[in-house]
Amino acid sequence: MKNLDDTHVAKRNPETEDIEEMRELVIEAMSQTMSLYGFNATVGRLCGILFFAKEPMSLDDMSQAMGMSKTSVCTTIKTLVGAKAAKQVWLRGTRKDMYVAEKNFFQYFSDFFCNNLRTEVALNFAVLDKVLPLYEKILAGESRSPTRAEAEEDFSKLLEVKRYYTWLDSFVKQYLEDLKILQLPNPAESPDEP
Amino acid sequence: MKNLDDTHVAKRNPETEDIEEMRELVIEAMSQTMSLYGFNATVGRLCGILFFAKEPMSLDDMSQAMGMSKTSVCTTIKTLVGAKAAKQVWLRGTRKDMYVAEKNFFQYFSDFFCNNLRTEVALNFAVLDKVLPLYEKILAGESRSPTRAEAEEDFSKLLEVKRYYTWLDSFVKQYLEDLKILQLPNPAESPDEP
DNA sequence: GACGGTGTACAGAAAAAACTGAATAAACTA
DNA sequence: TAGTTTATTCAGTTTTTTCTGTACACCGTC
Repeated sequence: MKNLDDTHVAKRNPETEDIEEMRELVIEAMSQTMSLYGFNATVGRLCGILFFAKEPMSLDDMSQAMGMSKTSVCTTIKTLVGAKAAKQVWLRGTRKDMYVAEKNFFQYFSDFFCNNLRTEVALNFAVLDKVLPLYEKILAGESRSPTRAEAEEDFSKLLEVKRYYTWLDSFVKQYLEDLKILQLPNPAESPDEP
Repeated sequence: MKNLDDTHVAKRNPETEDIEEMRELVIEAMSQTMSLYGFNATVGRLCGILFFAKEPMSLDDMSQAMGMSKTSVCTTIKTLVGAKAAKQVWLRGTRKDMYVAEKNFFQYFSDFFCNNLRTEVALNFAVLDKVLPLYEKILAGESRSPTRAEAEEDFSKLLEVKRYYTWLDSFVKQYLEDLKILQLPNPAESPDEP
């Protein structure tokens, strides 16, 4: 691909090439890592490029570095910002949106991890809170029917699920909030969708 | 869709319909949950269907319940087994492969979680172990050049990454192994690819 | 060995996702 | 207000993923 700051490097030498290659390897690993969490290769690659960038990058910078259209980079960077792996910074002297990688990997990890788990807990509690009372209502009704037997079995399974998510909820709150307090300079807000 | 065991239920009543709907809701939530971890909706739905199934299901059972071809169900169930969300069981009296959901959600979670993090740690350590010595070599060379400045900056960034993964490694080992010991009836083996 | 039942490989169809250029909107400048 | 610069929307294209039916391999039974 292209040297990230070839504007500053007049002549190339073997070591410069080496650095290119090594960065490429690291970026590839980051990309693979992020794909474990459901991000596509493009998102991972942009994350890696931002990681090595010495200055905040504009959409045009990233577009050039990625060899992709500005449109794509725009959506990709939004994904990264959404995942808190990158953030927008304001620079005086330019009207462009500038972005930098989230350098604090501890923060990145705990944010990403926490957010996903919180989403998961919320999602499942919501449906359990909706469904369990209805099962209880059925079970409070006529005492013997095939439907009742169905309901009984579902109900006990779902109680087990609830037990799990109760545990997971406290796991997230306890362990990972501890972690945050330990690592974070700034308190993070949770971005929720309505 | 279709009642999971309508072969046993002669007549339908409102409550049976309710149970259908509630199961659908729970299955949908499970599906969404799994999509947070990069699985597609089909995988999640099959997981939900297996969760509510009273008996182990064959490929044909699942194919019918999902309204999908046997071929698709075959690959989907392999995904679930790979993620340890389902497992194959042997039943005497049939030659079919039978599958059940992994009911122990604690185990499912810790397995999935651990495996992903372990993969991540291994992946990144591998590339760091390859790349950091090369950077050191460059830094040991001629004392002043633009390339050297590049290398210095990369190197310190990568040391930070290494610090992170060292921490993550011990996090996984300590906290999650504790968790496993706490929850698991049977010791799990890690499935590694060569 | 032939046969019936079962799981999976494979090639192509269908669906979804990623990507693009052109058009539009928004935000600033003069 | 008109003009610039930048980000985003949108419709269409390319690429990737998912799904299907057919074919085949495997394994027991007759």
